[in-house]
Amino acid sequence: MQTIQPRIFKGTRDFLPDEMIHREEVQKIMRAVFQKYGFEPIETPAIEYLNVLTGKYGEDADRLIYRLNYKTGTKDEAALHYDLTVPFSRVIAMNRDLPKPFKRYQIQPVWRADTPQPKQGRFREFYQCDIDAVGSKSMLVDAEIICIVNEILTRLQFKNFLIKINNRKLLNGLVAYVGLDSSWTGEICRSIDKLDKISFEEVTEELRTKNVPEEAIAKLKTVVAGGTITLADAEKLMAGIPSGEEGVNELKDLLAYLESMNVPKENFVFEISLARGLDYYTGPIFETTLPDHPHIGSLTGGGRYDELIGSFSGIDTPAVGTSLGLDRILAAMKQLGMLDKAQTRTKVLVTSFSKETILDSLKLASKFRSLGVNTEIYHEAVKLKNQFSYADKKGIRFVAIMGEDEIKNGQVTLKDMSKGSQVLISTDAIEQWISDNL
RNA sequence: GAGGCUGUAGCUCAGUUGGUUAGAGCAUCAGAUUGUGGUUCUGAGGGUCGAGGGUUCGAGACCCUUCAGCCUCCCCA
Repeated sequence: MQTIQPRIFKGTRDFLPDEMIHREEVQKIMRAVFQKYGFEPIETPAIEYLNVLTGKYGEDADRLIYRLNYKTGTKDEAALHYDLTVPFSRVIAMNRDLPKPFKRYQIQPVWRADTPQPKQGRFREFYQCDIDAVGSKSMLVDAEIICIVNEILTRLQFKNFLIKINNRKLLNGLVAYVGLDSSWTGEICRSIDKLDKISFEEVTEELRTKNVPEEAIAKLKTVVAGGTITLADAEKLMAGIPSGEEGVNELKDLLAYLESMNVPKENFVFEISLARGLDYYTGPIFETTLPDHPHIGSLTGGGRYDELIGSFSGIDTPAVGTSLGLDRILAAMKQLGMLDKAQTRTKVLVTSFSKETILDSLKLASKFRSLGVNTEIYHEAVKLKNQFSYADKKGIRFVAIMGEDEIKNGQVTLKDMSKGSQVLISTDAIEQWISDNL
């Protein structure tokens, strides 16, 4: 038979149990917090019509959409979804009778035809965990989303994370302030977004290559070069610029709400240089990074997109949401040593000796399971050594030995693999043993 | 899209100016130990040296082409 070289598609990964157990744990915490705030689960197809996806993310991002070779060139051309926000917006536009406000969570893989960089947590297939709320322009919603991000990262035991907050309207105001028209917004934002990594001098070089006028660069420097300007500073600068004033007022509400919701002050900050790439954002934008580990990339990112749903339905429908990057979060937790070695959830392995004793082994396993203990039975009556070795490699803590001697006396031997000790108890005492040991 | 690095056993890698039958550790399997793992000891299996071509008496090594992977930048989760 011809063998095929086993290989895995670039930028994708297999998740083996030691990793999958942690992925499930993180998702479990996310779901619990989402539900605590009243978000409901939905799921959408991996495949969407291409024209549903294009034109929402911006030119660069559109090129990263995975197109399928299906009815190419027609309106039925198909693609894998690039994120969960745009498909969700389509769902809202198609289900207009949903009670508003509508709040949903959605945990699914997304695909991007990107150059993978695993070390930075960058893949072609990765999981996004999204929450979005539709139907309100109140900053209360934006604050709630950020509050949830804070709660999840805190429950996951992240110590030093920072949720950076800005507003697209304020960025528009900033471009007006430095004397440029709105067509410059994209270029200016992309450049100043890099200020957390490179110096203003380097940003200046970049702006010059983009032919940004020197007066505008000089004026920009007075605002962003010193690093952090406060929201109060921004308010003064934006006086008389409508878009900027609106952005500042929204952020004032938002930050006040966050404080009232007891989000620790050290966990979030206003940062005027935060831009974010996706085109559909219209109001507040936010993103979480680990200041101690800048190479990992953002753990979460989101914002308000009041016009995206309307682009499908024609009906003005405000919305705000965020995406938590499951793979980024796990990459960070791994690099920070926050994950223990877990290969199984099995607590007890029941041994097999022979065809004669196997029925008693089965009964014993059933008893453990009926008492809520995750239990495996070894399927082959091979040497005990091999069965112990299996328990050891998998990290199963207890081995229950049910041999001829034990059966004869109505007993079972229970060995604690972590200590090397074992006890011989009556099968009637199993329930007590479980409450003492598990 | 731009630049750099690396391809040798399942994994991580060594392999001298080009020279006999290409090695090690880990992992796997067997035995020491027929009812007891993780330690130790002994042994075994496992390779078209990424692929194709070239130079040479002789190529894992040198040259050309090509493919794949990794890293950095850009951008993002």
